[in-house]
Amino acid sequence: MKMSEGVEWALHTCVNLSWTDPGDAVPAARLAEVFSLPTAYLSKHLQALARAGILISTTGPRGGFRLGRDPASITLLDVVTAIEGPEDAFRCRQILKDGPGGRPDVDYRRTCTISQAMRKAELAWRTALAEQTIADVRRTVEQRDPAAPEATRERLR
Amino acid sequence: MKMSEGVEWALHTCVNLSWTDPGDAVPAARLAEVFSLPTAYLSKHLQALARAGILISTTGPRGGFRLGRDPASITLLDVVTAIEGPEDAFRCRQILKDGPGGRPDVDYRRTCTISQAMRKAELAWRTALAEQTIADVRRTVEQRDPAAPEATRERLR
DNA sequence: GTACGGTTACTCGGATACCGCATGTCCGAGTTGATGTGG
DNA sequence: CCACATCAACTCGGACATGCGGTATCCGAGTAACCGTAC
Repeated sequence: MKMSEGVEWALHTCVNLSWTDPGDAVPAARLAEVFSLPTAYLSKHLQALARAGILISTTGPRGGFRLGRDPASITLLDVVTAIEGPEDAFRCRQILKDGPGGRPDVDYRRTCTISQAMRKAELAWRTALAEQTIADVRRTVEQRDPAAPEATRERLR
Repeated sequence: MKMSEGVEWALHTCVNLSWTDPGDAVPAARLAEVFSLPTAYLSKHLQALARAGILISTTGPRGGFRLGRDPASITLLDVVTAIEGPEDAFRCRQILKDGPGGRPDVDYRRTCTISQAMRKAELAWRTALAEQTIADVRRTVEQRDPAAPEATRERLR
């Protein structure tokens, strides 16, 4: 079970974008340059964020990506879901259907005790992610390194 | 991000084994037969559980797998870790090292704010898994279907 | 000086290869139980 | 009847194929800014 590393890229990029002027967009190439990431591949993930409404994309000169809404309204869960998709990590294959006394008409994704237990854990994970926003992360980073905002702001100009 | 379906197989198999006599072992072929699973592949996962001490394997006639310890001492986290490995789903690649002001000697897996936020969420997930044991699952199943223990017990004889 | 049309350069977006890991399968090493024989 | 050596069948364990999703890349469609020209 491994999360796409695009999630890490997306989160860092969102924080970086939160430091720029909300008005103007930053091209994917510039955003990738900050961390020496492959431009095209980062672009792919940014497109996913745009589809989710987290970013807004603009084409043409002076185009690029900018935040789609206030950083305080963007949770880490939003970003993770945009990149990884909405499905749970644990996917009940309903093997009880092939077991003794298994009924074909029952949705074991709901009724299976093990499935419920796993979903309970994933819910805790999602809740913890939903409780943290891009604004929270940004605030923590600024407290630790007050120079960071202006530094990356300059880097993205 | 997708969890191996071996986890589902392993959990169901552990619950099934908790219903058999602690003394005698059940071959992988018999365990696979219950849910019509591919024997060899299930066997591979059971080996992982044995390496983790969750199961004990015995070769030769009358051999097979049996629980390595009391079901109340086997948490869902134990099983998941045995199958999926100990690594976190989110793996910090420390891209901050290549960013502005990145220091090669700093371990950003510890210090990076985003990495910490993600680990916080995974900790919530692991905690939720560790709070549930095979015995808990078994108890719930028995309450819903009192015939289940004897049925599978007969199936594994 | 201003408005407008054409051009140019720049950006995203989706279609296209590549690769590593999960999935799936197989045969050999080791062990236990059964069996047959001799005392 | 009992002890023991031999045999045979059964089981796990790791080594060997296969397929799919994440990784990485490229080129085309569309757009906005710029520039030159005409009024």
